[in-house]
Amino acid sequence: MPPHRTRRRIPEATVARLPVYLQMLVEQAELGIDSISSEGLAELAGVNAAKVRKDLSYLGSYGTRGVGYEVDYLVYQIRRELGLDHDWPVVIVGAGNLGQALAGYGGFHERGFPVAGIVDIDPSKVDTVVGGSRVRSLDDLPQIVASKGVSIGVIATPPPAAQAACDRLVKAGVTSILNFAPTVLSVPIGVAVRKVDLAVELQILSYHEQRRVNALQSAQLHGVAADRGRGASA
Amino acid sequence: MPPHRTRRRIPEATVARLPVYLQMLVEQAELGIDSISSEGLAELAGVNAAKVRKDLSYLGSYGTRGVGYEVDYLVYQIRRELGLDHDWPVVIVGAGNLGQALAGYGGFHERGFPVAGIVDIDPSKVDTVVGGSRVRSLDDLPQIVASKGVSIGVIATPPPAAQAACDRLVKAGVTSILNFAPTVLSVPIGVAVRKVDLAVELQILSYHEQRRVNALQSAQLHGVAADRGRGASA
DNA sequence: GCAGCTTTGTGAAATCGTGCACATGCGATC
DNA sequence: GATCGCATGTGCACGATTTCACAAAGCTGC
Repeated sequence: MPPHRTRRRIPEATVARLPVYLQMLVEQAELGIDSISSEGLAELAGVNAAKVRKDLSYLGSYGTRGVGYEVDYLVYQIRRELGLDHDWPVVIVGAGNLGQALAGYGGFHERGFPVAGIVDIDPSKVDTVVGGSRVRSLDDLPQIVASKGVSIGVIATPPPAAQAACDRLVKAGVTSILNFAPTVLSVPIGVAVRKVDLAVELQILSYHEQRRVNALQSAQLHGVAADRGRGASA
Repeated sequence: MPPHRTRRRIPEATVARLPVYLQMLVEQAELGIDSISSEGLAELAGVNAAKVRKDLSYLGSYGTRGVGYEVDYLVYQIRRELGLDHDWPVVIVGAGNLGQALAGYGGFHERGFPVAGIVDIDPSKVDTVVGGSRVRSLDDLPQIVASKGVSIGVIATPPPAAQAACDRLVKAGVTSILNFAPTVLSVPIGVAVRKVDLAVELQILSYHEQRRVNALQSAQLHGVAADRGRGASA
């Protein structure tokens, strides 16, 4: 019997932090640091040391008591757990402003997510070149997905086209979707969706700004000298 | 005594959902719908009806039992609570790939976050025009912030420059920051930070893909016919 | 090999978020 | 103006996540 590859189920909150730890660890490795404590990593990642330890404990016991964690080994383990020991080609749907920027953003390829293709429904955009990729027709989606083994799709279309783009991605065989359109997508169960909505982020910040303004006014009304705002973080 | 503007403190999780409700409500209003039930809104927003009701109850009792919520009034109340009853000009730091796309993204202005300016440290980028704004020098930041009343800054620089950009934004008087660089920023308390990291989002999807692969292999090994993946959503 | 120091890994407690279930209140109907 | 039906608002239980606190374990120096 092979050692079970899938350990305990890792909490979603932990999964969301692992990439941040990974980033910090890679940076440390580049600086020549080869060992780090949970406290050191916590400081870098902007979280609590106990949280770092609990998070890492889901991967297994990869630390050394009294010493800390070996940076390289931890990088290897987190990469493996996140499935980053190989590339995941992505296909981008929508070659507008955002799609072009994403295609041209070197960070994708660099972090193991090469752009396998970018497609658009607009014939006037097809065959133009953005970020080193030639834009192809939306109809080529199944062929791109199949030939390049794509399992992750990125939706960068205008909102009204997002659900259709999603449906075509799913039909083509994509099982994970990163959605930049401010739309709630409906997908079959088994398909993972994550949404990045710039307007939502700004509106959340707006809420905090508004609270700040209200607090200030309130303080002035009641003759209080100063207020302590709360720092919020992602 | 004026009616207290700041009601109970709204949980962060709720604040993050209010913009989504708002989006859906505005769409309904445009369709001429003037009343909606918690269940209807829940369906549109992709969440549970009880959650909608609890979320909205933090704003006050704005529904009518036996009927539902008046769309226009709810839009007004959510806008007010989020501080969206007026514009919040933003300044973008970094006129690279992403910064240009953001400046050109009409959605910002449309949703109440006009781009008050875009700055870059690179003299060769200064005075070029992107998305209708002329790129200005990083040194002009304080002047832009002060003259336009900017309180929200967007960081779209390469990672090594992000902390410096952040420091300059804070010094210029910005109190909320949206960070696109894969970096943990340190800010004085009272400054709100939100991070959008494309690589992190992809890595989270990668984790789910990896699990899917593992589950499949495991199922084959054990002679199981099929597996039911779990749909994940943002 | 033992003592002391340091840091991990983890039960247990506290906190936060979610979802159920139902009393409450409102509008409609007769 | 009394009754009925329906959807809100909320108390409560449950589950997830965070944090604390400490026992277990390794390294160093003697």
